[in-house]
Amino acid sequence: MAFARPKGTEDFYPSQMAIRSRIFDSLRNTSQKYGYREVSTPAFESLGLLSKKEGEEIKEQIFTLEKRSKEEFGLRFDLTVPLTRMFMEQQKSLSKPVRWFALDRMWRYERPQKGRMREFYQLSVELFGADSLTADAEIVSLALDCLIDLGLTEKDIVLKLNDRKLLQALLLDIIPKGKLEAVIRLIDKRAKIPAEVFADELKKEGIDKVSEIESLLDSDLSSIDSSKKEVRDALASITTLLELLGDKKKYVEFDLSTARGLSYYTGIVFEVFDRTGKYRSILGGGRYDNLVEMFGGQPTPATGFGIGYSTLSLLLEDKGLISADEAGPDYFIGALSEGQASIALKLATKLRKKSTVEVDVMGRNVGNQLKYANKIKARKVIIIGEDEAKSGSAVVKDLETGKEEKISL
RNA sequence: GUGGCUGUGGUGUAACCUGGCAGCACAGCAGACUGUGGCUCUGCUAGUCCGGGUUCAAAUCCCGGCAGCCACCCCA
Repeated sequence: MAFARPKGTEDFYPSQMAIRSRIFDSLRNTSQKYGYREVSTPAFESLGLLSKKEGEEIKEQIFTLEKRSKEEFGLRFDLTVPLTRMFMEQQKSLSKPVRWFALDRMWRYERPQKGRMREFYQLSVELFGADSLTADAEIVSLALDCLIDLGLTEKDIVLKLNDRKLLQALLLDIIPKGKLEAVIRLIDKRAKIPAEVFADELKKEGIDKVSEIESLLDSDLSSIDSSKKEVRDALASITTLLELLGDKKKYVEFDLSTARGLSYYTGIVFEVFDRTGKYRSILGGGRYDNLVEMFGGQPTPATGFGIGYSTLSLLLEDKGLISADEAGPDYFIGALSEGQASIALKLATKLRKKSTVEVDVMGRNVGNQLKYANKIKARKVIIIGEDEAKSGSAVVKDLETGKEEKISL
C-alpha cells in the first residue's frame, strides 16, 4: 500500500460508522435530556492556551501546526480547555448556569495502543457557574445515564468517587504540603502497580509513612477520623452527594485512592471503570473551580466529565450491546439495459418519497441482480426489462416472503 | 521516550523448524443453472513489508531498516 493510514488514526467503514453514529446519538440524546446544549469549537487553538498549564506532560503531546506567521497553533487535546475559553469569551452575557456539551474529535501525539489513539473522540459535558452539591450530583447522574442509556448496568460498571479536598486534608496529617501533588499522582495509579512498587515510589519521594498512607486509602467513609473540620466538611459533602444520587448510588463506590491525574480538579472527582478491570477508565470528571480564573476569566465554579469513545465502544462490544446489524434499502431496482434505466430512475424518485431505494448501476443479468439485492439485504426487488417497459407494469418481489405483486410504472 | 510480540492476495491462514512450482477458505468480479434470489458449479482478480547477505536456489537462514499490535509512561 503506497499510502497507509497515519499511525494512531482510525477509518470508520460503513458498519463501524453506523455503530459510532448510534453511540453518539445516544450520548447527545442523554445530554439534551438534562438541558445541556451542544457546542463546537475549532480543531486548533493558540498554543498559548493549550500549554497554559505549566509542567504538564500533555504539552509534549500537543500536535503543533507549522508556524505560518507570528501565530502558533496546536490541535486541541481535550474539550474542557476550548470550552472553558469559549465560556470566558461570553462570560458576562451568559446566564448562569451554563450547561454545554461537545462531542468531537481531538488529537494527542503519543504511542497508540488499545483504546488509545492519536486521533480520538470524546463527549465532554461542562456545567459552569454552580458550586452546589446539586450541580455535582447532576453531573455524576448524567455521566451514569450516558452509560446506562447505552445498556450498561451496575453489574458492568462502577463509578469511583472521591473528594480531593478530603484526600488532601487527610494526607496533610501525614506528609508535608510540598509532596502533595506527587503523592496524589502516585495514589491515582496505586491500583495498577504492585504494593512494593507503590512503597518504593513513595520512598523515592522521601515519604516513609507508607503503611499509614495505605491504611488511610483502604478506609471507608465511616472509619475516617473526622476530628478535623475540613475532613468533617468534606465527609458531609460526600454523604449529601450520595443522598442526592438516589437510586444511582448502587453504581457508586467511595474510593479515597481515586485522584485523577489532571491537577486542575479541586473538589469532587470520579472515574468509571468496567467491573472486570479489563479496560482503562471509560469516563472521568470532577469539579474544577479554578480553571476559568487561571485562564484569565472571572472566578467561576465549574464541574464536568468526559467520555472517551475508544474504550467505551470496546466495552459495549464486549458486553454485546452494539451489533453491526445494518438495514438494507427498502427497494432495489434493477434495469436490464441502458434503455430501461430511465424508467428505473423515475420509479426510484417516486418511491424515495417514502422509502430508501437503491438502483442498479452495474447492468447485471437478472440472477446476479437478485443475488446482489439479497446481499445488501434489500427488502423488495423490482426488475425493469423489456417486458416491463412494453407493458408499463412491473413485479415487486418481497425477498423475505417471496411474494410478488404487480405495480404500474 | 522504554520494552515485548508479530509481519504471506482485501480478510483469515498453510508452506518457515528441515531452503526446491506460494496452497486453502472467505470476500470481490464474470458466467452456468432459459427473465426472478439465498444452494451448487466454473472461470477470473489478487500476496511473501523493504533493503542487503548466504546459496545453484530464499516466504523459509543471517544482518539492518520499516510497519503494526500490546504493555510501560501518561491519559480518554
